[in-house]
Amino acid sequence: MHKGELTRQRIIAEAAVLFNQRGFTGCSMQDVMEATGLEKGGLYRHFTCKEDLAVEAFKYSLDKVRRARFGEDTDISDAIPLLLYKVRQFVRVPSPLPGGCPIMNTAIDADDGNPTLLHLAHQAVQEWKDGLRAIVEQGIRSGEIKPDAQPGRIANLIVSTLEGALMISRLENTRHAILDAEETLCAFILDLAPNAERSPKPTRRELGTRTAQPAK
Amino acid sequence: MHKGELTRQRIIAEAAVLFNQRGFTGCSMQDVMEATGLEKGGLYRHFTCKEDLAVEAFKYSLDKVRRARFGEDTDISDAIPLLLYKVRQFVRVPSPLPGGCPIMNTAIDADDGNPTLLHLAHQAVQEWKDGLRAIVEQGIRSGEIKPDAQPGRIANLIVSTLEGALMISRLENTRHAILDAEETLCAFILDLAPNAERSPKPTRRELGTRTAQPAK
Amino acid sequence: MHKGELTRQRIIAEAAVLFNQRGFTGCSMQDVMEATGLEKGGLYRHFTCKEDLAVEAFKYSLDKVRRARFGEDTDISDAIPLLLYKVRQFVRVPSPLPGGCPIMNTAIDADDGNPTLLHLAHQAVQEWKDGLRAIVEQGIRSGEIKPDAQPGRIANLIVSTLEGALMISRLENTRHAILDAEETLCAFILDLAPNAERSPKPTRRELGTRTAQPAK
Amino acid sequence: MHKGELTRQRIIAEAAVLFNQRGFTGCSMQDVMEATGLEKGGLYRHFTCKEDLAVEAFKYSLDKVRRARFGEDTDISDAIPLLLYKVRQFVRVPSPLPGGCPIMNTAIDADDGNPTLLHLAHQAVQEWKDGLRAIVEQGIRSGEIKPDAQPGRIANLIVSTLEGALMISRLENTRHAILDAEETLCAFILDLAPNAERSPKPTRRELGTRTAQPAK
DNA sequence: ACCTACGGGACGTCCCGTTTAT
DNA sequence: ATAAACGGGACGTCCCGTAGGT
Repeated sequence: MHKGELTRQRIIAEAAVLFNQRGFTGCSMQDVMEATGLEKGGLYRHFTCKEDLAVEAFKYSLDKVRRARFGEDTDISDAIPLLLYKVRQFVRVPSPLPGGCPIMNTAIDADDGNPTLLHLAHQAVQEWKDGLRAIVEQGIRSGEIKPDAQPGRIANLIVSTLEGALMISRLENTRHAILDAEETLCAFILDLAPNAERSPKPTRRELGTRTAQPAK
Repeated sequence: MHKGELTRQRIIAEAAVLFNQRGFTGCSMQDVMEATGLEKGGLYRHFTCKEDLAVEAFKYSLDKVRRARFGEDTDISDAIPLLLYKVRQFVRVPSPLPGGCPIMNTAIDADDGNPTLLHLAHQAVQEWKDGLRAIVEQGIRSGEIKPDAQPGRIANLIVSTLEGALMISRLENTRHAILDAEETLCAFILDLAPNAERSPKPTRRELGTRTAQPAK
Repeated sequence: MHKGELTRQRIIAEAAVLFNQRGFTGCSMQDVMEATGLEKGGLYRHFTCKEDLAVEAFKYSLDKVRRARFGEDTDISDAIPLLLYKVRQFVRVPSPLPGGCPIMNTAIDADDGNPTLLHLAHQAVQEWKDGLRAIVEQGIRSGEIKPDAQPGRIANLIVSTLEGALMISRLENTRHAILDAEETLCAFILDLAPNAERSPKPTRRELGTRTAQPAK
Repeated sequence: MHKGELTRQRIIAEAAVLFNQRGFTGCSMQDVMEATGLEKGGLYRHFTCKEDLAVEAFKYSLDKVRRARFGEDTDISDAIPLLLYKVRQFVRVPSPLPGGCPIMNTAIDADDGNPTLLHLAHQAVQEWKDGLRAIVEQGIRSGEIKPDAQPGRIANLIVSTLEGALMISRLENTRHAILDAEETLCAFILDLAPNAERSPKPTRRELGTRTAQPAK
């Protein structure tokens, strides 16, 4: 890999953090210059404009988040354990880059005025949900999950709850909200089994997470 | 109320929309000028600086959202119906100001660099959650809700899920996510009753949503 | 005088030094920014472009040099004493701004590619010479100076010798050249009197300058 | 001389002109490229950096000027005729490279920020003056020049006056200043003879200038 | 010796938040 | 309340000196 490409990647990595923390308008090329130690000429050789850099940086962030939090590093194949794994992984692994979840940040930051970024965020959510939905569908087909479960709705719920809880957690600067979300989502997922009794009190062992953490 | 105060209120109302849509950095005083038809001098007569205006605008937005969506306009006193009412109200009533939920917007927009706004957003979430928790606690005391329910956790879940679903809904430009969240949350709330059977298949009528969508 | 004009003058004063030291191409707007403590916006509000600033700065420098070194602060009216005074004043007073004589600097710096500045330098030399020539002409009319003296040539000689000596002095970082020039020019001027004997050995008193300063 | 060395010399010769006309900062490697028809890589094969090229170019310019204008191509041995010859030669021969006297140009251009070039210019002036002083000293020893003449001062005067006049001449785009300087310097030199009468009215023939302008 | 890639950095435009004068 | 003035600073273009690869 030649020198220019290395520089380009370095810029993207630095910019990803800054854009994630400060948003597109809130982060200036000057900030990127300072973070990378490059001058203007050094940046604009690799990116045609600020938005171009922001797009690359967002893609990089997405990739990093996906790899770190989306639980794609498992060979679990049964639907319910896989769903549980995915939720727990998302909760357990902290954001791999400072500034919180780039999908949510970008969804809100770019909501007005940056269609390109907005579209990428949308796409990322879509793919995330598609993955979850596919698991549910496969679970239904294999009989692991009761047939009247609604895959799309389940995917929506998981993603919504996790993202919402993440936001609240960041705002409160505690992990309560995200852990509460985990617990509820896991119970919900266990309930998807056809023979599931009333959801009551799954043992800690079943959930496999955290010691008792009563809400504040 | 004298003329100056009226003008001030008008500025705040206009600014609230703009700041909610574009964020603090993304919205300029020039934008506010154009929206209000005032000149810059006219604005600075009423607000010492941009942040001052943003704070007032955010307070205004909060107030509006609270009144419209937080279901405070009811005399329901039983815990579970009240919780259901609050969730449904939040879902049913659209954001009273363009740009989505100002709490979430501000929480993310101000996350880096604007402590004052961030604190206000935090406070708003806190109060929202406090209200929900109080209802649960009262329900436990009155026996409506089973004694092992965790009020804080329930509040966290409701707020997280609603906000998260709102974000997804905005991003996708459909109401699916928010409606799915409603349905799940309502089922969850019904499950809080001490005698609740397994949450199974509540009829549409019971949940009173999606198909049945009674106006406010 | 309002604020903007004060700032403008401050910029000019700072820039005059920098341009005189480093030349037009050798001094960047960034340098001026640092010297003045202003940002780009602050500079370009007052000057349409770099050349505009350079022109104003040069005019300022000229004015300063003229006032300080051109001996215009005297009421001597007799031609020969006046010429002597002018030469001595130029030699005695150091450059009022760092970087040497702005006329010479600009004449050479702007020689290629900056006609505006070049023209100003030319003009300055012209006026300087005109002043000297007028004194000689008046001296001839009044009989102080012998009738066959050539005013234009005398002006040329004085200016050339002083500027050349200044350059040599700067280069050598001693005052020898400029003092030698003074001595010779003063002798030359005394020789202009109709009754002047052979120029030899004007007493120190006559010259009124420096103690013996043999060349290196 | 092999091909590479020829190219190197060609680059130096072209660069000498450009640097002399535009100064170090005012002349870019691109300019040199265009003048030589070489590409950048071709230049950097021969010179480690721009300054290196500028130094070589200046040395080349100096050499050329010395040979052309410093009157070293004579076997005159008597002091006064030799001095006269040197002055006249300097005046008569135009600058062998466009852009004026490289010594003066460099002295002023490099005055801030390029010590190497500045030192070379200084050295060149020193050698020039040393040569003149040696002639005067020899003249004193041989009795051609009156014993109280000050060799250093005379050298200073000649160099200063010639360089200053050259600058004025360039600025005015006429030869007046330099011819006036010649005339005065020649008179001054004739006056150095022990038996010199008052310098009066040397005939044109004696000075051999302006009207009579023999080609080189 | 060519040519392209690389990073530095100057220039100037534009718009922003704020102040001042009216 | 208007309107102009003020200074800050982001953005992007262009070109420069230099380094490598061919």
